[in-house]
Amino acid sequence: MKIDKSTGEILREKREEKGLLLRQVAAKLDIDTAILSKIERSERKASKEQIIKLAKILDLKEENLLIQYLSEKILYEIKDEELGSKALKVAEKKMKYIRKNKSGN
Amino acid sequence: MKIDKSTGEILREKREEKGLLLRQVAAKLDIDTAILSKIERSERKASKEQIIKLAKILDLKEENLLIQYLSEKILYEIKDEELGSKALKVAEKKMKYIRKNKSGN
DNA sequence: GATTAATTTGACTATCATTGTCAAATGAAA
DNA sequence: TTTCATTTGACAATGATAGTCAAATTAATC
Repeated sequence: MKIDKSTGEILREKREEKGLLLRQVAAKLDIDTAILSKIERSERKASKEQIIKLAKILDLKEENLLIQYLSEKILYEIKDEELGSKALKVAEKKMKYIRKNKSGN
Repeated sequence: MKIDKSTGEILREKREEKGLLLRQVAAKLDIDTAILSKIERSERKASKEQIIKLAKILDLKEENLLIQYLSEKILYEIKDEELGSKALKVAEKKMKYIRKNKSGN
């Protein structure tokens, strides 16, 4: 898992590697070119559905791309927060706790 | 840090401990009683500003309450996600990576 | 157990963020 | 210099969030 690249960078690299135009990929996603351009430059976030479609279109491993995407969403929540990394650690503990007593509450 | 309690539970416990009514605390927060009730039962999320005010009103350590609150926000993002805990781990790595090369990009 | 006070619920509204379109501007390639 | 691809920014549509209010429910008190 590349942790030094943004989702957008991954998408752009792979698209160019395959010689596809924004226009072509955007058409498959059924959105305007402008949005895909923004997604690739991290100016907008993709939706989960778009990520899944993009994995297919660009031959990227869906699971990896989703993890990448989710981790970015998480970081977005705490990006301006002093206490961000402490919160992350607590979130992990809570996660484990919830898993252990998996009753959904 | 209590990882087994929701923010709402913490708030309710402390409020009752102090013998305060929803009405009284809500007034200080300048919101309707109904919302505070919902916050305490985790039916709505508080805002960061409300959390800070609540820490003051209820004599809770602001930092702890904020960490608690942020971690809940993080978990909310991935609550229905299969890949949630993997995403969390990647988020932590990214976080460290960003910190190491702190240039803000 | 009737009355009163506190909390909860749900319908509704206002506000704000997100997701998109479109057209014009910019950049790159031919 | 013309053409095609990408970027930018203004705008509109949509959806999520945060709130009010009044009625319903629950808890406490007389």
